[in-house]
Amino acid sequence: MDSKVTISDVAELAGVSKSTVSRYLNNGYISEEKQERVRQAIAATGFKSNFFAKRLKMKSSKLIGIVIPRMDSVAVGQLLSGMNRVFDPEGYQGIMLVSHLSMRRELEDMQSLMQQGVDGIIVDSVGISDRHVELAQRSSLPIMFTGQYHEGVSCVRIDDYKAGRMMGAYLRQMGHRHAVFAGVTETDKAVGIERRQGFYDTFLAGGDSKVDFIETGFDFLSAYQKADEALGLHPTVIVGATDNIGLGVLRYLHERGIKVPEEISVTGFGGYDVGAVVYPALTTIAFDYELMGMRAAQHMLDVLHGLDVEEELSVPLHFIARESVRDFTHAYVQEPPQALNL
Amino acid sequence: MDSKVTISDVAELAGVSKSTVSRYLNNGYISEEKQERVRQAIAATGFKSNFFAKRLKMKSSKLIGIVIPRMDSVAVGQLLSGMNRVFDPEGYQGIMLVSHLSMRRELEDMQSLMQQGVDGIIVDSVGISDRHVELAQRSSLPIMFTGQYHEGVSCVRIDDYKAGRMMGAYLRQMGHRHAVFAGVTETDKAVGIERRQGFYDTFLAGGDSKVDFIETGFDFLSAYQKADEALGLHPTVIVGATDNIGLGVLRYLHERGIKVPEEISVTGFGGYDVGAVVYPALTTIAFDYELMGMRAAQHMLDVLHGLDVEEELSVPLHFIARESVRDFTHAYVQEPPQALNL
DNA sequence: CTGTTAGCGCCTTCAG
DNA sequence: CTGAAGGCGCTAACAG
Repeated sequence: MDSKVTISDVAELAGVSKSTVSRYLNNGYISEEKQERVRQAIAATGFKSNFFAKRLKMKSSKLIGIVIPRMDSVAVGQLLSGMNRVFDPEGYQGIMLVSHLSMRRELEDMQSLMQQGVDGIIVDSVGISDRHVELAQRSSLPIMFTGQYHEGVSCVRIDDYKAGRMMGAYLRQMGHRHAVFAGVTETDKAVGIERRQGFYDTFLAGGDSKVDFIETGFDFLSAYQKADEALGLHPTVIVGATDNIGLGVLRYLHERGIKVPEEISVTGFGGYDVGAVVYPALTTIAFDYELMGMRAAQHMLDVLHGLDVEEELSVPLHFIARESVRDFTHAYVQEPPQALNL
Repeated sequence: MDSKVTISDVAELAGVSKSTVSRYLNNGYISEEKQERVRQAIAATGFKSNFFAKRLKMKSSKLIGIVIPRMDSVAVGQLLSGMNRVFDPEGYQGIMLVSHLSMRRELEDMQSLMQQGVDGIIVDSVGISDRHVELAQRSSLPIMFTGQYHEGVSCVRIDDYKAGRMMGAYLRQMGHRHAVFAGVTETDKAVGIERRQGFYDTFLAGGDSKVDFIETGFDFLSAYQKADEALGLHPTVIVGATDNIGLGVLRYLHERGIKVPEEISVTGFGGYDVGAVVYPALTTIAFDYELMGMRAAQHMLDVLHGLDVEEELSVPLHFIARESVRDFTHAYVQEPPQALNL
């Protein structure tokens, strides 16, 4: 089963011309009879059409370049899963490059993909810079971004600012007035800036409250290590910028024997399933990354098919109130653990 | 910056022949002077060599096909991350297809990849069937498998049987004599059969112990739902076939107010980080999926470079004793929670 | 409906 | 060291 069988071999064996075989492979327009002869010849030779030769002629490669910041993230996994869900039935395939959270690599990856003859590129960006915009606008092929937002380019966004606002409003409403926001650096615009700003804007709105900030990484180990520092500020609630951060904090509090939410409350962002299995289950705002992936992919397909589409899409947010936040507006009663709430 | 600039445009602008430009792009053999002219022409035109045209001529595509069972799994993420870590610096790229845990799709994906002109294929298989072996052996390009093991094909395996044995031995040694093994169906040979068999073989070795089996899915929701049934069997320990299963059980026990490990013990397999942040932290056996990915990728590269390599590789197991198992061999003392143990 | 004729963009002998 | 010529495998007009 060498891959040396070409369309000519098949043609010869079937006693027809190359074009006829080609027609058989693509559109119809062949007599039943020859169709059968070609079918047999193909079966006999084990012919496989050469992908590269085909793509050289045709405009479309059915390949979508995807650049992601890292591989080992639940969010990225879900995102890719969503994309795959819509690309796959349409016969499109993703070819992916990892930027390792580096903006420079991200740009390089985009360029590399452009040379690679993909039909379009989706970038799950860590931050859309002017270079990104320039590249996207100058490029002849469709490029879109997920996760982050920037004027002038197509993106499917999560409204991180709004998510921050939701959490701020909820916590205020529960009677909290002093929070520690445990977040990541500002290089991640969506998480580091918008999510945080949204939180500040509503939580601080009354003029009677206060937020302290502590910087951590994205993993829960680093959050775990910073938890003590956060605790030293004596807030009523520690707001993790991601679920992992909330989880790391929760673990630390457990080790210190500090009861959540009785003594202190904790929240996260993301809606990871694991937030539901820890105790207390983590109150969070869920992002539907899978849906985001589907939207991005569908949008890409629409553009490729020449449909008119809007530039900016956004996916809904789901607030998930679980057990990790204390309600100060009522006398506190120890509630029994609720059932699993994914 | 249209992608219409070809090698001829560059040649014309530089006042040389196409071949000279081609030489510039590949091996050397050009005078300093022309080299410079070509360089400038390329910069001026923004020329990008056409991937498909190039691959049509050359034998290697620098593309490795990767088929995975699903996208949204931590293990798969780590595996891919490991592969990427070795492929990337060598200029290789992965193009991946998802089988959605279906063996039929897995086979289809492999064939599809073969037509696609990839240099090699790595399959993170759900189970290596005779069809797999046949395909692999008949194929002209290197194919290797991860996660599962089968004679006659290259694989990087995790010794699931041994992992099962380790857990069985540990639990026996801790004085447990009645376990419930909460596992998945036998369609996943590694997890569903080998891991379980290994456990049975050592745990049951003394003739004085007993194991009951309960079937669950891979997600912790389904484990959570089956936990009650497991509990009804009154074991001293529930052994989850994966960490997710252990986690789901842990959550259920928490809701019922049943203390772990005081009243019952729980374990998992996999070594997911989240197992360390729940309380009690989950005792487990860690598989280094990232290393497995690296090994597989390196092996693939070696084969591609014509090096002699062994057919079968395996990655080490790490036993992680944490807090979720009770030691019956000593009088039980409530231990304070330990520090985070990843 | 089908064979013939041209390339797609690049690499690679082969003479110079 | 360099240009000309041929072809990788396939598709797409073009005449029949």
